[in-house]
Amino acid sequence: MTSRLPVSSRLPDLEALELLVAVAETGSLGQAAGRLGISQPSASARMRTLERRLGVRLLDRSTSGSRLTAAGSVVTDWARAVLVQANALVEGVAALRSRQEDRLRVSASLTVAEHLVPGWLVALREAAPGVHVELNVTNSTHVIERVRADEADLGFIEGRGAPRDLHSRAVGRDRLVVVVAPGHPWTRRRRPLRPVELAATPLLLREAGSGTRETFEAALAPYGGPAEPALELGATAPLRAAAVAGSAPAVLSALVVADEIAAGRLVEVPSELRLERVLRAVWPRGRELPEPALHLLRVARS
Amino acid sequence: MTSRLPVSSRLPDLEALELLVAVAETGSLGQAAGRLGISQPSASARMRTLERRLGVRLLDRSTSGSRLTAAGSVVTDWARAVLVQANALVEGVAALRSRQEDRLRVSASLTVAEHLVPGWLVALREAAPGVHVELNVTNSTHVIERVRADEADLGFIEGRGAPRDLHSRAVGRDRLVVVVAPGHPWTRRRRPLRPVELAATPLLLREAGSGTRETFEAALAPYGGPAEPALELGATAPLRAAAVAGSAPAVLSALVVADEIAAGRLVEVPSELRLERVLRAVWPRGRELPEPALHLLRVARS
DNA sequence: GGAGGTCATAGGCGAACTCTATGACCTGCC
DNA sequence: GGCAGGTCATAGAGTTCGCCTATGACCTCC
Repeated sequence: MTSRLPVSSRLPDLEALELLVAVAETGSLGQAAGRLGISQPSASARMRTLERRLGVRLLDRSTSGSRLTAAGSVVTDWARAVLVQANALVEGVAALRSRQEDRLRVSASLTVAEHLVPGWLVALREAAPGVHVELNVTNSTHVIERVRADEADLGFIEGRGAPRDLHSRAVGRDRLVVVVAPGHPWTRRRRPLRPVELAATPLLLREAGSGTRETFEAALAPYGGPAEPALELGATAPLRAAAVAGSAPAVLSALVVADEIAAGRLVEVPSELRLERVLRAVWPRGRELPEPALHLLRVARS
Repeated sequence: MTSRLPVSSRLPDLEALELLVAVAETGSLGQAAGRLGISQPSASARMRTLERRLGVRLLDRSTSGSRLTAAGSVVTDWARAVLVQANALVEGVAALRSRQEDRLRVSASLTVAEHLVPGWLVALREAAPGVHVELNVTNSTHVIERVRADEADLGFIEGRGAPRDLHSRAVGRDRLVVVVAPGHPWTRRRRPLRPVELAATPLLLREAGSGTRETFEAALAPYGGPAEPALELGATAPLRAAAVAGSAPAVLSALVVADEIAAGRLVEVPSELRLERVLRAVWPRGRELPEPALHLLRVARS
């Protein structure tokens, strides 16, 4: 979806971008090379191929150092944005893989794991490099079970009041939106969807037990609950894909469909139903939260 | 800064991530390979090395296709986030390089160009693939000059009312924040900075003529204007670097320092001064905005 | 004028990737 | 039951690409 047409041929490689940022910050190809652990000629060649591939001069090389051109400066900032995401991915993967001692076991709902956890991990690495996070991803119901069963030190859930037997604290909020493919009749509506309309329409929904689903059901309960779903899936990506393909209207987190909406592949349908939900951290009562967990919680709340 | 410790060794390559997304969407290695224009064995090998490099199994391969594992599903969404940024970079670079016929000449201030324009370009490519954007990046003052001189069809500026002789429309807002390095005395303050304190302190500032600088000066004018800057630079990146290094407090766009604040490399100091500013599109009066420009404006406002 | 910094070039080596060709396996249809 | 069409994996060959070391040219500052 993200890559309808392969950008392949002109896709820069991440290490080149990392090098560019290093050059920008050190002011010298040689020093940047040192920082990445490669030789100066390699760095020189790499920057040259990057420039050739992008078709833009990025550096003013002089015998007393290298400075960014105006274009280079802008590109460097874009490169930073790419690297932020790439680092988040790497941290996230490390957490998925981790089977460490000295570990912090985190269980997070899908939405939280996909959109917030990676950023937290990057920040946590800066703030407390010693902490190794072991990340488990499921739905909100299961997150709570794991925290209760002491299979996780800290959980992150969506869309429900925290259970009484657990501590909890809000760490953010999210909004559910109704989206349809561009051609759908709902895109031509003049007035917001009424809840009864929504309740009567077969929709694309996440599976029962997911935070997204529960929030939605709770909101529609006064209007006769949602109709039988048109399709029910355990992950957001295929759901989103089905919505883009025009199968039916979908109800998804705003976080999840932000890109698609921006790109015009999905259209948000205004609705009278207020579908905000709070994202919360949860942990066991009666016992102090371990030190690493406190760190993560602090990061998540900021 | 973004890459204090080189992630190099385990940094995946973007084409592998693109392949992962393609596999997720097609459900088959072979089809995914076709989409990227490589052979099926190459795709197979690439996915294998990606899995090996990340240390996580991403695919359940079967003789009837390949499905994502639970971990793979999450990683794929993270990969999408990386690719969104990478695409934005590629589009932005294309715009910087462009010397096309059938072009739309855009001039944007640094903050807007760095943080908003790339996303708009990606969306624009989906909505109106025929439009070729030629991007010029300067400060707000110069943007206005270029629009007046008909060197740009559309301009984007920050932090000032639009000049009378141009049309304008708000496309977003930004906030200026005061940031210091973690050790700075201001991090231990109990009460927000008063404007007179800020006005009396030498700061790290953008150059005169930049939107950031003008907003700040206007806000401090009633209090005797800002003191002589500690350092004055024409780009945000080195300014940010200087702030991280602890040279002096800096005043920068919240967009620009969001990552550093999240990672604990900079600390925001609460201030009584309200430093919001509006980001606006501007274009010449008396003449219809050309069709491609309307497209971009529509994208930018959504 | 030397010392220490910058970057570029040349040559050789090695690894990594690609492709084509093939085989094994499953599913579904006839 | 067996064939057709899809899946993925393996093998081997060729080539490209990128790396490193060694060197040279140049600038700046002392």
